[in-house]
Amino acid sequence: MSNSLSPSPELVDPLDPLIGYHLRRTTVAVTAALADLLQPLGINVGEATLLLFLGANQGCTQSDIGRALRAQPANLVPLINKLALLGVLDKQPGKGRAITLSLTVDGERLHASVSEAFERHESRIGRSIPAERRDEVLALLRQLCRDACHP
Amino acid sequence: MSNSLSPSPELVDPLDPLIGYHLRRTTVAVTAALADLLQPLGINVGEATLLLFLGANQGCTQSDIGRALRAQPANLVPLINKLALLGVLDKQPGKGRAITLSLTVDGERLHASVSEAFERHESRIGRSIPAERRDEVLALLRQLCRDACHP
DNA sequence: TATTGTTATACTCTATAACTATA
DNA sequence: TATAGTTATAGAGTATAACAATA
Repeated sequence: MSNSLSPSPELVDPLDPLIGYHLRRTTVAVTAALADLLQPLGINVGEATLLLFLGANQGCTQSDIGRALRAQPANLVPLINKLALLGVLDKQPGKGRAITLSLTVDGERLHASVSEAFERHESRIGRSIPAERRDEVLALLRQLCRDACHP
Repeated sequence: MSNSLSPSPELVDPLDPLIGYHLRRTTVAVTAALADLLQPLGINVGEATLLLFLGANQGCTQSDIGRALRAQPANLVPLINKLALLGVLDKQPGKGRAITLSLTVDGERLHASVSEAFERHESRIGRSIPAERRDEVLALLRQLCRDACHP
């Protein structure tokens, strides 16, 4: 098993055998690649994630999103405002203080482009993961996430 | 394959089948768990990572670290200053403008505690990953990271 | 001039506390 | 009073540009 340090052979990398370390490193690289794909669409990864969720859950509320995506409601505010400013998101009063969110026609269009970008991104990821391993990897990540949340 | 949404069954999560999404989510959870383990030691994940690397590469320079850990030299400055302020890191002039970094006696002590924390963390991760899959997962993450860097 | 290190800055993500509005 | 949403703020991670110091 080769160490991933290439340019300075005299250096040792004690982090290299650690799963947690490679999880962080890989996530940074993979997320940056997704950001590059989204850049022409004018939105970042967080906004795109929100848009995808919204497209599948028209009329949901901000707290629905917070629960599903495990995001702090406070952190969703700037994302929602950005999407509203772009004219892709529509707000309607719901019960109580709730506001229901849905996509405008422009929103549906952007949603389609974002979906396509995510699909391209996932298929690029798929090139590094044997197809028959994909579900196993997915299950493993979910398991790891659950366990890390309750240590 | 069950969706990881539990509380609101009427909601759909279109992100759930995506590897990239679970990579991000899991990394956040796993890194937060490591931060909790390090908190009693008074350092964060970045500082601890630097300390581990330093312990294995006494006398290396800041640019060595930047290359090995793929960190921007500018971002290492506050970490190095923090460790120097704690009295765990020693700076000596090197060739050119370079400064060689090494651990003090206190640094070696902290290094031992940090190593132990990382080991506990990795073994907790190991509980979610079958032992016979560990190397495969590691290889997969490295591959994914490499491919994401050159899309 | 090339390398190394530093400063300043900015953007993103995450988190918490404190506040407002509505049933 | 409980729920939903907002504001302000703080900290960590990442990135770039501009600058200083040294061989």
